[in-house]
Amino acid sequence: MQIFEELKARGLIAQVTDEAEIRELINNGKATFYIGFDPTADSLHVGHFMALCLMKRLQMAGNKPVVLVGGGTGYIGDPSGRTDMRSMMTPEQIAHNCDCFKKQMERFIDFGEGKAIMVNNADWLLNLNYIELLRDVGACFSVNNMLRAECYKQRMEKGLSFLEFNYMIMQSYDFYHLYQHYGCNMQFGGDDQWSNMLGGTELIRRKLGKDAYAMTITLLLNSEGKKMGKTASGAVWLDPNKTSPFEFYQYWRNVGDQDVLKCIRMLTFLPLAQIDEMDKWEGSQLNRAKEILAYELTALVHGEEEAKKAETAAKALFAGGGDDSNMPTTELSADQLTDGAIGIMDLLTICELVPSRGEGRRLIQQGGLTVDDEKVTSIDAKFTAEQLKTGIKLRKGKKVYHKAVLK
RNA sequence: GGGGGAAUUCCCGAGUGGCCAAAGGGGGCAGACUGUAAAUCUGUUGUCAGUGACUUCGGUGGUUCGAAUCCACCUUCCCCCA
Repeated sequence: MQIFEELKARGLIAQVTDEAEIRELINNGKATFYIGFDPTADSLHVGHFMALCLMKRLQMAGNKPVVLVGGGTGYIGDPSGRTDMRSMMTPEQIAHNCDCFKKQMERFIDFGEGKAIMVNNADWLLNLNYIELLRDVGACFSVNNMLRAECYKQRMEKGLSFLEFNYMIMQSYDFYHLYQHYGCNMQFGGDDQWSNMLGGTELIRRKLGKDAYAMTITLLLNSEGKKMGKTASGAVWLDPNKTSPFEFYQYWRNVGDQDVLKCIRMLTFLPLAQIDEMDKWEGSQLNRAKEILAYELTALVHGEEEAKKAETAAKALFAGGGDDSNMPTTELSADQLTDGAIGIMDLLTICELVPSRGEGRRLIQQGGLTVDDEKVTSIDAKFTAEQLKTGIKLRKGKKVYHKAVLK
């Protein structure tokens, strides 16, 4: 099976400009394609991860990836699919985020000689001259068409600033620039980028009379139609300092039944034959599939070793094994104790298991906290240095485990 | 440029002088049930030294014994006319 067919079978392809042409290009390794990443945070998240995986698959098939970091477009902010304006980032933030992105990407993509390149659109966008640009590029865009674009729909209700309206033009210019300077003939991106990407192919056709192609990746939605990779407290990050490997593992371990196979298909590199086999699983058997999903993804993002640790930790906790050495842990120092002991409320706050003391109080009153498998019934419960030395196991609700130990 | 409206807690959205830490819904957290799933039901959901105190209704001032609510100015957004 060739790469295009595989992507299709995995459900990764959402929209294409010219299916036959794109199949021909990528199956024969003749594509130089780019994916843009806007530096909106200091770490990549799951959505970026999908794009990176796609990049890797295509790279393995002999195509050449161009990673574009949006150091320039970050100054504007993409309004696609958003109901409010992005807060403007300072140049320092943007530069910092770009650096963080680069470091993380190097783990996934081989930037070795001639294999892949990384560019930053700040290098050409920041020096553009307004009047020149208007005459050169602005003439190629129809405002009527732009306003019809799906990505602005929501914002037409709530207000769209001229700044953000120009995002599409900048992204189109990127494609135009890369086509000319790097021979980049294809662009990939999330499905929400479709109109921006079409802007690029259109611009290339108008300015150069050449064909360029665009393809979007299916957004990873759960069965309720919501974007995956988000938790109540924010995105699931790839940076281990922002989302620990254990939390990362747990996120995937807990996806809904209906979503497991889709995730495995779209996100992992397991052979399709094996996935088709798993597709027949039902009921509690799916729990096994979730373990596989969680393990595979954690291994891809954090490495085999971390994945094994997370798996062992999870098994120890939920299946009742003895090994809890990989549980998330907080080390206490002696000066956090008063009279050789610490109150449960202080402990909860220090371990960051609750955001406020009020919530901790409630948690205990509602019977949602156990320490070493024993339910905590009083908010005045105390733990001595003796107990803490060997480490105590806190369990909040059913799934949140944490160990506290005195240094 | 002219006219009209809006901003409330994590989100949506009620509240138009004291009964307001602020209805209702969503989301979150916890309990029951389960398979670390979904659905359902129950409790809870500003902060803290918790029968009390403190901070919050876009911002800054003002009126008042008392302001989310009234007044002035500012900021941002929406709609209509040009």
